[in-house]
Amino acid sequence: MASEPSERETSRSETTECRCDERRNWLLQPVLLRLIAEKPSHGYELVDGAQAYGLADGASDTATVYRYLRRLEQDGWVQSEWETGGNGPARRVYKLTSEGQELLLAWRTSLSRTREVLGRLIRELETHSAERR
Amino acid sequence: MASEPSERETSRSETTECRCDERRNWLLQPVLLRLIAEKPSHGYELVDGAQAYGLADGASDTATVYRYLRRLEQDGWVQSEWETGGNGPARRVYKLTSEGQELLLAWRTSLSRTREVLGRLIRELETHSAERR
DNA sequence: GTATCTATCTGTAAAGTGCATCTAGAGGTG
DNA sequence: CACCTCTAGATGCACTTTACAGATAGATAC
Repeated sequence: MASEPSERETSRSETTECRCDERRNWLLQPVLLRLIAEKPSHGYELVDGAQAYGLADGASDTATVYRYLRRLEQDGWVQSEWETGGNGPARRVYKLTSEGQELLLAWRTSLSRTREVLGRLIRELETHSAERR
Repeated sequence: MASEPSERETSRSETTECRCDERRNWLLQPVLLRLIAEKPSHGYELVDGAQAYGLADGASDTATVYRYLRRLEQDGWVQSEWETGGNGPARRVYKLTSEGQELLLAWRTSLSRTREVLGRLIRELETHSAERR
């Protein structure tokens, strides 16, 4: 259907926003793993930890964090235990498994590669706008 | 329902893979914008360009690139024209709009912030595994 | 004509995710 | 006790994103 150069209406949906800062969730998994690696923690605590990285932002979204944690456990990267002793309701405390340790190492490599690509892109954007000056 | 520490079966789904390298699509929008900013291009060409950044990887996925382009146009960041003259089938050539220029600037800022967070995380992962040694 | 390459697009099912909402224990206050 | 607030974890649902497969079609070579 690469034919008949038909003009579809370019229905410019008026006020389009940037959205550059959304979709940082790809960082959530390694961030959670690293936080748990540092110290076994429960979800509520990890939400705070993630927010320190600019993730799980705003008043929400705790839900995503909890879902990620369940998933991490399903996949065997972390393991949880109910901690009933403390004050407040029971909390599910997660700790890293040995597989999780390895995953974190893999993430380290992958994140480094991402950083390189990202660095390249940023450099190019900078030189580009410098040329325009 | 934070009660009754009930043990759900941790149905370890056997062979769980890393998946660290998936989900780099968040980079696709700025990469496409930057490629188009450098030189007005058509989709097929942009797939190659994106692959140079490790995106749109493998034999697939052209589909995602094309859909991103349609979306970019809908939102007014780029504009396309059919180029029928060349050899081969007609191609839709995209060029940046002035709004797109601005978006790219916003991306520059956002990506820098992302790089900082990423850098911090990587540093922490390195010192962490150094401690373990 | 038919095979191949270039180029764009669609259909679909699955996965991911934001938002609202629910359950529930513990502690404080009148 | 009744009531409120805080902590903690989870679900339901609508909506978006996305990978995979394949459809469409012009151009060119054999």
